[in-house]
Amino acid sequence: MPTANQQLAALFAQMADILEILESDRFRVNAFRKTSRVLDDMAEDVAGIGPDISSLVQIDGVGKGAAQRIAEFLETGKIADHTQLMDQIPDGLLGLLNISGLGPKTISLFWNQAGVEGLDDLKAKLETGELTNLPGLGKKKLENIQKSVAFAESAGGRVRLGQAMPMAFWFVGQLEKLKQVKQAAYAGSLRRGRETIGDIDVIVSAEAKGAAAISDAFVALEPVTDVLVKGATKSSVRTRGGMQVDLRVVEPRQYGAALMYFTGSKEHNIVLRQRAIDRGMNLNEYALTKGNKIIAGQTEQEIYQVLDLAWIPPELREDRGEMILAEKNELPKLIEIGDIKAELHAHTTASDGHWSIEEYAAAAAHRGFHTVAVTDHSRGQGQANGLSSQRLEQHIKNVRVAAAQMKNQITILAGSEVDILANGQLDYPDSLLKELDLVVASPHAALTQEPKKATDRLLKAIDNPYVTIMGHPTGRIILSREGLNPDMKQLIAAAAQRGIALELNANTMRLDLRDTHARMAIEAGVLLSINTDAHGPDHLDQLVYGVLTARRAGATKAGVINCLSKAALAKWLRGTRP
DNA sequence: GCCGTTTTCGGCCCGACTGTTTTCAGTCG
Repeated sequence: MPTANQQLAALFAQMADILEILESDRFRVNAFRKTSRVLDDMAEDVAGIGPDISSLVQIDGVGKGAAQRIAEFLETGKIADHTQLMDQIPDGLLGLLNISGLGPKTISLFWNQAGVEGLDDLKAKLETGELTNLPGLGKKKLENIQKSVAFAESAGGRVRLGQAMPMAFWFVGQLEKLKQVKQAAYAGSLRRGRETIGDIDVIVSAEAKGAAAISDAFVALEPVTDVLVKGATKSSVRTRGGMQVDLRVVEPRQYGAALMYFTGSKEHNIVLRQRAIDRGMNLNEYALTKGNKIIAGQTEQEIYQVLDLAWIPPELREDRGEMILAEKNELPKLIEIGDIKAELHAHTTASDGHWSIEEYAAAAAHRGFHTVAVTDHSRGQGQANGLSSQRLEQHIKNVRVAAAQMKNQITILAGSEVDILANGQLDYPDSLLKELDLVVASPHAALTQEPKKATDRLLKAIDNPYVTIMGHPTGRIILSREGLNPDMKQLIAAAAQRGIALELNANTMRLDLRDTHARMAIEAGVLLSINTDAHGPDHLDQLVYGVLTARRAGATKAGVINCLSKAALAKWLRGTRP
């Protein structure tokens, strides 16, 4: 069940789409889009604010009109304007907006002049040639639309951060090998560490005369299956995996401006641009200029500096207040991957992992970690070979033996990832939990519970005196399973009260807590625990995704228990238990 | 429709590429 914020965001986005197809004022359309984005980004539940207009208009991007529509939704579950707009166009038209190269103008034209009411109509009429002879649409354009339709049917939009990043590294590496290329980096939502990525943006710098050769080499790379656009400075390709990769070639003196521009976010850029205008300057993807004079452009740092801002880490560039902090030079010193010194959630062959206690501990020690916790599944996870109470007792003994053997290399803690059952009870009795050094309590089943029930369930688990960390609280799987929608505000307050940590599960499938929830937790003073939930050696590498997400939330080293020293972590763990 | 240190009107980011044009509209990012 989507939250009120998500439902409202979808309604406002849909109203914007319809208004655009109906050729309404584009600024009005943008206003609806902004409201949609703000609602989607907002950590606070708008239902909690209630249908009070004067409170709702306090939200940035929500004016009187949007406030009334939100209030209407909160009271009736519907927005009359939305229903009325939906009645004005065939349902199938909205889906056509997802087809690359097809925008509102063309869709409107197809609908009004050729009777296209959806994807099936479009496909049929493209086949029969009924769409030729429409104004402004030649053979080539129709062919491209036909190709895009075929692609849209075979591929699904975004991919996970962890899928896009290795590919981006590969492309950057290939481009760096070209002799014309001076610098290369990926930008876009990937650089900002978003949990899903639409396409990969790569920026390279080179002297102008070398640009053509770079574009040629780029579109000829092995994974490229389609060339969508190829120009002197801008090219776009599709790869075998269906991923789109965009390349921009700029001159070295423009590199910082380009990197900044294409890192985004769009909203962050708009604020920056306005800030430049306020200072009598102009900012675009090539430079910060004053009149005809170039003021800055080679590095991001110098551009921010001229705009009286500290350099803002990409993960914070979402127009969520970072500009104010940068102005006052109060940006947090964000956590870095090297700050992490402990892994507190991992599985071994005792349950569903692929490595022994010793292999796990050795890999962690090799990374420079001082502590690991062995946390195999509890008995309820039958499919994951969860441990019965008897097996857990034996497992604890095995962990103690390994810990003694390896005590000069690393500290090994005996823990468990204990199921939070549907009713909020834990999967082992307290008498057994007491024997462990730490308990990660996580929901695994009944992940479609109503929000209220889910909240009560997780609150009950937090109440258990032996719980140290709440693991992946929503149980979502990115792009695949929505998971629970508990009242995060209540959970965070309870975690703060109890003094336990909330996990930010670093697995690229999970990233749970998500960035906005992690931000709420930090603001409430709750400590985070960034863990990979490793089941085998390569999984520890997923730490980077958890750290990126934590950085998006504004996390510092001080707010993450995995960054504590060995002694401090041991002390903190003891402090959470009776 | 939203917003305000030029605040209740007037502006809202802007450049590259494509395909269709003979100077530009549409789309994308």
